[in-house]
Amino acid sequence: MRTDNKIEPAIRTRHATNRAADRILAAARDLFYKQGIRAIGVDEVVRKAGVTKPSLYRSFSSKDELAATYLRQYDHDFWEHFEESVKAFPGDPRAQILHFLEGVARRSQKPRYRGCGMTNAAVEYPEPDHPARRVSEENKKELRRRLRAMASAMGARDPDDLGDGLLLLLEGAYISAQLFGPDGPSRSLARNAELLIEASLRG
Amino acid sequence: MRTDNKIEPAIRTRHATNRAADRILAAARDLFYKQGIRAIGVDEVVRKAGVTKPSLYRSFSSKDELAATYLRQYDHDFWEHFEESVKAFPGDPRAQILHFLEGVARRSQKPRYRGCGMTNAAVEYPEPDHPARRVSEENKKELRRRLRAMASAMGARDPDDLGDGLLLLLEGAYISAQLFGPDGPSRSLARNAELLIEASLRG
DNA sequence: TGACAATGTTACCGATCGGTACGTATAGGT
DNA sequence: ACCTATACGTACCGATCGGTAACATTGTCA
Repeated sequence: MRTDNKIEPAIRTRHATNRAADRILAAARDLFYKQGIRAIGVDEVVRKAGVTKPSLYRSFSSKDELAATYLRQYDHDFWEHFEESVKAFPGDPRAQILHFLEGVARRSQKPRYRGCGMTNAAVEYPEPDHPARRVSEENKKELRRRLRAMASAMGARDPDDLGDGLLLLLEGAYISAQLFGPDGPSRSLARNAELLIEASLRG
Repeated sequence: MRTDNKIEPAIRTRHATNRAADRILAAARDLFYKQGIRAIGVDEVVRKAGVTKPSLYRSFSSKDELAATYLRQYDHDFWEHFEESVKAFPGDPRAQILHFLEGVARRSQKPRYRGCGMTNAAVEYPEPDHPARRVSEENKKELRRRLRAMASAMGARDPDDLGDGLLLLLEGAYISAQLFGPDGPSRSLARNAELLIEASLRG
């Protein structure tokens, strides 16, 4: 396997055995998300994956690249999830975003919830050129773009302000969930978003 | 800049006791805030402080305790700053919180801004019993209490929801500032808070 | 069966991690 | 001048960090 890693769901023509790389990525995903990237060493990743260190470095050029791959997968899953809410309410951006935020709020009630892996990674790696941070920043820029577009489609007086406001609430919910646990402010995410949307529409 | 004690025939009274500890704490404060606690080793702290490692461990029992002390100082400065906004508009909680949020938004425009040291530390240390996280959680709990109380004093329909909404916006601004830089969503923090407050008041 | 690629095994690297034993230098009080 | 207390520095600790070299083993397909 190459050291150039994309999110490539085992379409390997010959062998379907990406087993080692997949197990490593699955282990990294769990450990990195729950405990943080810096807190987890590569030894712990390979131990949990049931493989050895050379196997990791055959599939990933470095720990940083493994972290970036973990985030690329996170990005993929995030948008998949986001699109579900979009498709659930065609042509109704207000219902779309509210449905999505309700989902985040619901999930943030789970006891082991640790917020957004992207956001957390950006906090862990402030250096602008770190591969993990690059993925995270790209994801957030696209999210901002989408939210502003949805705010515009809702007919907001100032779409950029509303889109940014919704993003602030969302990011706040991600962080608050891991700070306060199940009974934190994230519970009222959708309610506050609804109020903010109402107050931002024309008329 | 070199602050060698040979060149400087300073008053090495027993105030020198605090000097090493103060220099260490000042160095730790700067490094921990800008680069993260896990990213900075104790060697780097003492090097920046111009002291040696044993000096650190004479004043702080461990790196974790140094981090907790850094956050306790952060907590003190935070509330000092918060109280300034409160005192600037006596009896007007709406103006108080808006003034505070405007200050956060203004500061978040500065290029090296890295959000809230408390929030960042909580992301870096998910373990509930870590000394740094304990300080952070306590600070956030008190902040939530204050915001809810202010929302109540404003006459909000549902004070807890509004207080939590303002907290979501604030935490979102902390995070967004370091994710997006000066032109990020944090710019619209006060505007969105104002809208949310308006929409949350009775009548 | 033979070729080949993926994976495992073992041992190792230099650097850095947080932390400390122990001797030295300097102060103030007498 | 001397004593004592204490701040400070030198040198070091074992553990762990991310990462690698060299070779053995396995499974799959031609």
